[in-house]
Amino acid sequence: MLYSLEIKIDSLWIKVISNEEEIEKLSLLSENFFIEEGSPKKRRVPYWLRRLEGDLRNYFSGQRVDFGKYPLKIANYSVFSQKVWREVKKIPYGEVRSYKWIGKKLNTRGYRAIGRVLSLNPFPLLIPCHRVVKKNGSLGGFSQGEEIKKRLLEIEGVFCEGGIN
DNA sequence: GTGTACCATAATA
DNA sequence: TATTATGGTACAC
Repeated sequence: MLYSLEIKIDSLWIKVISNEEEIEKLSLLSENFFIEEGSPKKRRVPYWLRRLEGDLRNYFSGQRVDFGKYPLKIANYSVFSQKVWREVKKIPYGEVRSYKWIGKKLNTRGYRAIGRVLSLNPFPLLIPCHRVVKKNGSLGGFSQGEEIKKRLLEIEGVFCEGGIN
């Protein structure tokens, strides 16, 4: 049994797919890219997933929210991907790291491979790939669109001019 | 700005 | 199975 939770928060659509105990996917979409019309569908979802809706709303209203407690289904992805995502999950709210920093943790210099894996992140926000930026302080890419990445970092109060570690 | 080293995946042969 | 193409990078010019 799969559950789907659809939420609209100002110009953003968020769609979460879960099974009984794990989140399987989260999509983050700008309004213009959302294909279906109308308002979010109301369905019965597991209680812990309903809590996520509240957390998401709090997050976008500027509260400090830790999404780390939600169980994510990542076991079916490659070992390398899981390592990258696990490391990224540890980055605290309001802080950023560089792609190189992740590489150091994983003992690899395949920085582009890391970016590639992050671009395939099935759980934006929950795995905070928006907190991974280029070493020179510029944002780097974001699969859901650079505007969203910028906005997420602004919400968290992050400014990284001048480069980071 | 350009070139090159870097490494996981997907696409292609 | 082997080869190439493609990146959400980094670093030295």
